[in-house]
Amino acid sequence: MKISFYNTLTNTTERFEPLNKEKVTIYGCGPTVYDYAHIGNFRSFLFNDIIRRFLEVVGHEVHQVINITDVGHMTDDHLADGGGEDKMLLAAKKLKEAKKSGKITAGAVQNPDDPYQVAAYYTEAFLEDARRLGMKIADEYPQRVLHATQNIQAMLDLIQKLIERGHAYVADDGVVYYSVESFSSYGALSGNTLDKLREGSGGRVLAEDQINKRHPSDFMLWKPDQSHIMKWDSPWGTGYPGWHIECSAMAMQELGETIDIHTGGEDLIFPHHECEIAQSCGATGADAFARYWLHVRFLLVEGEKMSKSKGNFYTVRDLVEGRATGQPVHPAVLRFELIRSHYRANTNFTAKGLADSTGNVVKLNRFVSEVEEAAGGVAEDVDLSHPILKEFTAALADDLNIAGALAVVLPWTNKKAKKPQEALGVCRKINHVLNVMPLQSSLPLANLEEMLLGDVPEEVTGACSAMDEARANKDYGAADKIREELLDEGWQVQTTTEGTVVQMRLPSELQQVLRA
RNA sequence: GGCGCCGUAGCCAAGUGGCUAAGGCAGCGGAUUGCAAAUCCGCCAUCAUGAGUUCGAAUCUCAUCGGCGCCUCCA
Repeated sequence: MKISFYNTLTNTTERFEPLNKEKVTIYGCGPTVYDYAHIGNFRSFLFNDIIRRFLEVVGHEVHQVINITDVGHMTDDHLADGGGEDKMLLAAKKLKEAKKSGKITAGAVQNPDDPYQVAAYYTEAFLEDARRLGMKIADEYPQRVLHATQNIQAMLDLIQKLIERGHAYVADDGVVYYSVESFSSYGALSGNTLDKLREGSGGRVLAEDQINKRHPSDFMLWKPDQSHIMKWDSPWGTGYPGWHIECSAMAMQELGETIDIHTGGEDLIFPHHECEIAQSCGATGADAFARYWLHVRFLLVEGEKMSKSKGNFYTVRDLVEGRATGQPVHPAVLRFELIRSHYRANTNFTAKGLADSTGNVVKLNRFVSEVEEAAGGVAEDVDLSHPILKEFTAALADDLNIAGALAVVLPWTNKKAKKPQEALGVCRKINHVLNVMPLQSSLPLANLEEMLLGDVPEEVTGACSAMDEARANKDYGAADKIREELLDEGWQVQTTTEGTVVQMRLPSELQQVLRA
């Protein structure tokens, strides 16, 4: 199968050929654990999950690794003096407040002053959200999900190598910097070559921050700092590692000097990934660190960039637990909403989109359960030559064209399957990638339809009976009045031969959008 | 100022030189229904603008307008 990806390194869509056909290596930049990850973060993480699942379905074995940044970097780490506040201290402060106000359970973090406990708390939260959304890697933890703080030695070794090879130096202030001038292809990924950086810095690089560096773009590898809340011994003094070094160190340690695919949000192209390349290739002398660099564009919320000040900063738990829209959003719906559009286009997270996704996910799940029943639960073993799977995988093989892939699946599920056992086999394969029909998770999840229905209050079942009675008496005026009332409350009402039933109830925010 | 991405129907979103421009939501018409809902059948775009290349372009080139990202912590 011909697979192609848009490679940021070359700005072209390239044919994908793994280095080793037996095992494709993927590294994804994971979360920082100073706070809950938001749905924009998860769009990026889910993208990594989809690539992996797709490659598996077309027959590759995949070795996927992500990192967890739990080193307490400074808010202004980019400055030479590593100024600003320690992110881990900020997180601790916030956790204490949350504990006081009862937002988190008191036992969750015993001592918020212990940075490792803070990190552990948010790591657990991340993993829980990831499992809810059906991310495979979360179930492999602690394998393949690497903590920066547990791999300091690998970073020290890498820094040592960089110094030996003349790519790094110890400055007058004792900080170890990477010398960008020592790496001739610096800027190849982002286009920010050194000459352009110098011209285009727009006066934002302050001279006093640069005083100890040989070049303004030199970045920190190790900072000796006794006062830092998390610190480790090193040949360059007790301190902490720079932001970029962990990914280079852990990716190479786990996956080898050159990996196949590296993913992350578009904002990581520069400086993070540019620096990773400089560090990794500088240390190994290899031509490439990652052969394919794939970057996900940002998620907007109702057309705006997500930010805490705008109040449109959503976490998975806010949505799933109903705090964002007034009623719980099923994880399968959220997963679908976050994966349904192309990774290289801005996607707009909206209430309307959630409603659309709800409809689609319900539809897919109904289809699968009908097929399952008709097939007696027996799935035929189908291969990718099946017309639906052929088109489905062909769309995904074309730079992960998920919208195109869905356009194959959705119309197919409109018709009753002629050969249920074969269809079930097809569904299983499709679901290996989509994982929404149903969503398979190691966490217990609410049944989608039951959740949409919620607990039907007695008034509502009573109203249904009253409506049946009115209809039996041909008092249609009264029956219609009851129906109107139920519809107003957001219930979808259906009259069947067995009587009136309510079918589902969308979150109130979605109802408003749909009525508008 | 530099480096990139993008602009397809009311909304979301495929299509990357050539049959009648996918699919979903909404809408409309029909079947069905006491009326609805659900379901089923059918309908619904000349592709931001302008110029060019070509036998032929939404697809390539240039320009213009508009949106977005990065260049500073950020998925």
